Amino acid sequence: MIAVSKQNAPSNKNCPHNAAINCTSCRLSAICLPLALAQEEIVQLDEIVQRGRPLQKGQHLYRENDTFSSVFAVRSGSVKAYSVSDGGEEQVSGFYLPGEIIGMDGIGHNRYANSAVAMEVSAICEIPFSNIEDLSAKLPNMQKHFFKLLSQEIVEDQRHITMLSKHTADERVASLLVSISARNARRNLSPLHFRLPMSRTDIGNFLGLTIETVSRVFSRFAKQGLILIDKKELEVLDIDELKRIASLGH
Amino acid sequence: MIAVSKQNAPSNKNCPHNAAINCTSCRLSAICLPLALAQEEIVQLDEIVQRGRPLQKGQHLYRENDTFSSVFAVRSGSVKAYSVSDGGEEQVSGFYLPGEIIGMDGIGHNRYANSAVAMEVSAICEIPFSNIEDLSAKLPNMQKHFFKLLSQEIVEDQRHITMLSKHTADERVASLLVSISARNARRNLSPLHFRLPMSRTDIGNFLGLTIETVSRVFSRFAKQGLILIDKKELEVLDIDELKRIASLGH
DNA sequence: GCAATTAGTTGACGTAGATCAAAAGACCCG
DNA sequence: CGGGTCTTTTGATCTACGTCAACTAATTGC
Repeated sequence: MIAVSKQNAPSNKNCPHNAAINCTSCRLSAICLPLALAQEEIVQLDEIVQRGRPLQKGQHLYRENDTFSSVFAVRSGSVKAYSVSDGGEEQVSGFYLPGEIIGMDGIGHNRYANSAVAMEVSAICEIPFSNIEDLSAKLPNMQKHFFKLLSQEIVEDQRHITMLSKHTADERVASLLVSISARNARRNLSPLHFRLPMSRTDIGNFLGLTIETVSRVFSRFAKQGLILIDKKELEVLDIDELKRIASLGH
Repeated sequence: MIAVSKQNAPSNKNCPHNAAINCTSCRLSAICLPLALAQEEIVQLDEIVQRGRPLQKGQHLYRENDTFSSVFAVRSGSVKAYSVSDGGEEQVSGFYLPGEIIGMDGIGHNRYANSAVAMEVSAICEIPFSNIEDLSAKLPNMQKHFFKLLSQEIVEDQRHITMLSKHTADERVASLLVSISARNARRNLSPLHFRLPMSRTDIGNFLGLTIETVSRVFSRFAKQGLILIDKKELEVLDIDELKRIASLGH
């Protein structure tokens, strides 16, 4: 992820929530840092990144309408972003895994448009946005990186719009599984055997489906030999077929 | 909108497609420029903005996968953004009215993620992105403005996700009408009487509905005395009820 | 100015997924 | 370890919207 704080606290390199003490040594930097950033630029970024204590499951990183101040990088664990509409309905807008940046929806109106909550014990890097702005004015690569990050989130959201607008329940679920698989692969974790950090309720909410439909699709995929699923533990048996389903035209 | 070119071509102030020759005098500047930008900063922006000849209906501004180079401000007319998935299915991702910026999805991967096509004769300002980057490094307000623009598009897309995921056909259509009404009001046009620039097909595609459903909802709204609709000409009779429907919890 | 094409409306019917319901595991806590 | 709560699964039924079809009214082109 972007980085961890400068503090020279004793760090246990074997603990996943404390695996690095700066961006340079963070094994996620390839994901969350611009490839283009030079070593000395990363050091400057390190200066502004703050690392807090790990969040427990259910703890919030920020809440909808809180005054915007920072964006956050997930270092370990996983985070869910959601918003609540007038009618009290919850909409899950995204899941964030290690190396991914959350909170950029707050820039536009100086308030977070979503709440962000840890789905499990998670370590988070906080990057005050005012510092990003200052640094971006000095380092063209940094500015470019954040423009790109924001733009990529737009493209991601638009893909999700297409998913909700044009795809069946099977296609949506397959697409989510393929996405998580690919994001795990990027972190050098197994793309075929992993634990889903989110509940069926969250999956359904994210995909615009009911929990019952999600459950039925999982059962069907299992029966077809595409996956093995035991509660949140997932083994992908036929990733190609899942990809095929995910990209179906409807 | 952002601006028009420096060229001192004779401009007919009464022609809607040629209403201004620079950002300073453009009557859309309040919408498309950062309020925070100082007069002299606007002048610098003027320098980089290019104005081409008006696009005819059906002409493309750019196409999906074209190399990204510029973002565009709609000065008059209206533009539709859409992408085509593997299966050849089209997804309309947005409608852009005067004062609005299009093309920012291209920043992330240096290729446009959508195609953009004029829905009617439209005047467009082109702003090369490399110039925006240079200017943003010099003018903090400019950088802030573009970060905000990108972030606002994220929030907008997420609202759309909620719409598709949680709202009925009536709620979606009401929501679109309220949105267009509000955007017209911002341009000092009538919020209650306007022409829909897009076809029923585009509306349905954007809202994740079939053309038949859109047509039926319009008919129902008309029968309920909420709107008067004749082809693309729309009169809103009960905006409050439309807003109520649009914000329903489902 | 009149076929030909395209856009929109309306109706009858079908279906994917929602809703309702019940039961079986997990998981928590005293 | 045993009762309560929460999550997940599975089945039966319902419904909003899609699909198919027929018609009308614009718009285009010759």
